[in-house]
Amino acid sequence: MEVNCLTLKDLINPRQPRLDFAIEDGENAQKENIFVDLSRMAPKTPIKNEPIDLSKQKIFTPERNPITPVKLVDRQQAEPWTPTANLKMLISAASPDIRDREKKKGLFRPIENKDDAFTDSLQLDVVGDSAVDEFEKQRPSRKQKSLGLLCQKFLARYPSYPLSTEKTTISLDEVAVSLGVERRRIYDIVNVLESLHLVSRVAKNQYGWHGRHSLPKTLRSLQRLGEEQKYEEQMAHLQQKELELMDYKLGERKKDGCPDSQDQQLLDFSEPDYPSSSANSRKDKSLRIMSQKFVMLFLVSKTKIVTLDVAAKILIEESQDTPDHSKFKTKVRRLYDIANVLTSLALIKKVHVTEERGRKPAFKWIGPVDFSSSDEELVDVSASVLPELKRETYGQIQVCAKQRLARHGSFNTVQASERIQRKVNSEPSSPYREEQGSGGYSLEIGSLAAVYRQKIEDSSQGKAFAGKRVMPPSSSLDPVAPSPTLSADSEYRVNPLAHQVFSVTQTDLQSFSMQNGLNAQAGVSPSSAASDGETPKPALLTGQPLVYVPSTSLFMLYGNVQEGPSPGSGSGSERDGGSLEVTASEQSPTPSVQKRLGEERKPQEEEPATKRQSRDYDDSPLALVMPKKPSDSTDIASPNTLGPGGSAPLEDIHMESQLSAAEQASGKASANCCVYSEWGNSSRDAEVEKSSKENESTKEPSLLQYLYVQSPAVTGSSDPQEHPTHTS
DNA sequence: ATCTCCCGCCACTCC
DNA sequence: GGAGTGGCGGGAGAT
Repeated sequence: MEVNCLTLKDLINPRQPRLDFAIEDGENAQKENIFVDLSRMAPKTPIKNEPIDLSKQKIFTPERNPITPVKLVDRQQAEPWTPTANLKMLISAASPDIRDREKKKGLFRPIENKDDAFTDSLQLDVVGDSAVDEFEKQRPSRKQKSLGLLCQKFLARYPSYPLSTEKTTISLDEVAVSLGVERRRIYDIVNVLESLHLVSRVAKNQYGWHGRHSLPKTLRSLQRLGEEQKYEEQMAHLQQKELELMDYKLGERKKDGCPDSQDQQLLDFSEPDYPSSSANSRKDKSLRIMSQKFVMLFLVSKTKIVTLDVAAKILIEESQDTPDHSKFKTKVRRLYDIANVLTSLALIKKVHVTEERGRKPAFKWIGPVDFSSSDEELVDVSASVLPELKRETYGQIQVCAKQRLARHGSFNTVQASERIQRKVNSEPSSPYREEQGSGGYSLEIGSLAAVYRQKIEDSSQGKAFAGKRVMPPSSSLDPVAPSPTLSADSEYRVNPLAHQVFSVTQTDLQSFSMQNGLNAQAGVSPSSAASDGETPKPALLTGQPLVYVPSTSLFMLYGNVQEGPSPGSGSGSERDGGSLEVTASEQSPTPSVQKRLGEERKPQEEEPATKRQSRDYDDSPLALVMPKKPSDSTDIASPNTLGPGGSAPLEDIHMESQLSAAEQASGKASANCCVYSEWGNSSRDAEVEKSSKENESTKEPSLLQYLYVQSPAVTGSSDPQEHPTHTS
């Protein structure tokens, strides 16, 4: 809701409180979480200790614009007084257990809200129904309590790019109090942040805040590690399996149970290898490691889209865990936790991949891709960052992966490596499109026939992403671009077969970019490249969810997934990856996105309704994905390729270049938007901007790949503005 | 019904 | 033995 408004506003006003927007959008789109405005909190430098203040802030302060009211209420509500609460109480009367629970809750709340909450709540009761309603409204929904929001709040407290001189220490207790949550939750956040080196543990209850300065390095390191581990291959493998299964099913044989076999294979692979060095201490399972691995999957993925199930399977394998279903579930839960934090960091966004079977939750990397540029310390970072991973993963995992791959005819590690190299060499610019896609992926996928379609539905956000990606500059426009980051939901529909292809292709693409950059810098692991190998080009097409439209406007494609292949879309791509459909429904909050999406996006993420709409669009008519044009590809490629060269500067440059390129390519119409936001912090615009830029830069490439064009016919929902906006 | 994921128990570590 | 950490999964809100 607000988002929409915001978006528009944003377009108009570059910076508004993107905080709110961003967050909300994101949340809305993606999850429930609402996000908090970083901005308000952001300013806070180090930490604050005032629990009280915090509580107040939450409630009263401007911190959370959107939330504010709600939160206040929530806490206040403290359930007890709301109708619901009453029911609970009644129930609890009957059940001691429940009663206890309630008590506990009450205790907690106070912490958050403090006593005030109670009093308030009481007052509210007195007030009457209206009060109740308010409470209910405000009642802190789960979203409000979400880890993502919490993380945003957390991040808002610290500068994204703190001065080297200033060192901020974080007191877990203080933070927990100030944010009104249990310390346990803070650990969840800190562990993920630590995995990216945004923070480091200094002492008990003490963490040091580093900010995003080293993020590029860390990502680079992770990328390399991921390549070494051949996560691409693993993902492709899993996808193939899935596809195969699907095929069977389609064919008629359904194997629901089948999965096991597949899974087992994976597991098997992993297990043997993993004697694991390090013990299996808790650390091995740590959220920290999972987080890094999860990030690696994105960095290695061509499409940059990772489904939770695939990620969970890979992680399980590595951990040697047995294929247990329960473990899978647990892993997925953890991944959600990690994803929430990463989302608040604006590194990923939630999307959905729709396979023939159904939709699968997935996340798309929207963070920097070219960080490769900053070569410098790749090694260092990795070392520092992932010592554990390195040890474990490297050795073990790699081995496993290789073995696994080896087992599967489809994967040839060697080839992969070669491929990769090739890609690197050749790919830089045009590659993607080359049809190879079909051929290339065929390698692995080959068998699969398929066509995968991905549909991207971004609810609003998804769109935003696309937009963002596509349109680089615009994003910048949006100051906050907040929403985009968080919000987007998109769906990618993929055919199983396509999937495989995808994986390959996507990876290729990414690998490309990455490799290019990376390779230049550091040796890229062949493995990653390997997967890509030839495919890359096609991959791009296929992989990309969105189609890029040459210049001019975007086309809306209707038709669904199947259509994907539709002629219109890029020829080659279709095959490969099958066409992807992107629904453009992006929830994206960002204006730019909207622009692009224009019609599609109309709905704004904010409201479910809008989302729904978007989805609908997606579902039904979606924009088809068009194969990228060479030009675009080049654009895209360029960024990636460019990567190597400049690191930081690159970003800016990229952005611009991309923008220009994008504009050229897309014409403006499609423009994506861009920018987005930063991660979450609202407070420092500058920082945010930077981050956004980074993101954009990274994103851009990808974006470029996908362009959505909306047909004029489409709605024109609010878009009009959009077009002009960024593109111009 | 499924997807998300909050919540907090409780095991493990460390001091 | 207590405090700090954080794995884990039940179960409930959101879709």
